[in-house]
Amino acid sequence: MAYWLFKSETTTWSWDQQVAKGEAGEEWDGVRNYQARNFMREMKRGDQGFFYHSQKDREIVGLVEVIAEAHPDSTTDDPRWECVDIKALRAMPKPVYLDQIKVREDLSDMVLVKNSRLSVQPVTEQQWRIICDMGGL
DNA sequence: GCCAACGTTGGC
DNA sequence: GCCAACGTTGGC
Repeated sequence: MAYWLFKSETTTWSWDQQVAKGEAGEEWDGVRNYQARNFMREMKRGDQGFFYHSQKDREIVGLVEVIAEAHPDSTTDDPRWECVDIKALRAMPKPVYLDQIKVREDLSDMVLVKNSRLSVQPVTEQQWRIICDMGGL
């Protein structure tokens, strides 16, 4: 199983909105970046990911699961863009802030730190474990 | 609100 | 196919 990180601005799509979708989940649509799209194409059903709030909050707030693999993005007719569906699994008992991540030597290779603009990104199993631990899981 | 970093677009 | 110009993202 692979691990990922999904980034969203609270005002566009928040964790609360994701949770409200329940088991049905929701498309991770609106991505218009090739790198991010390519990562979504690699995702398999059952993969897990972090849900990160960018801009104002800058924190990992919860865990999500991929429930549908890449398919056309319903918000555009442009066949280039695809997306996956994800559902909320659980909230982090303690949110993990970007500040906490940035000071850690063992997380300095995270894409979140090195390429902050990429909205969908891979997370290594080691990074996943460390952050789950920091979040009280 | 600013600006650095990055990605995309389009003229040549 | 290069690269300047431009737009967007997101941390600060």
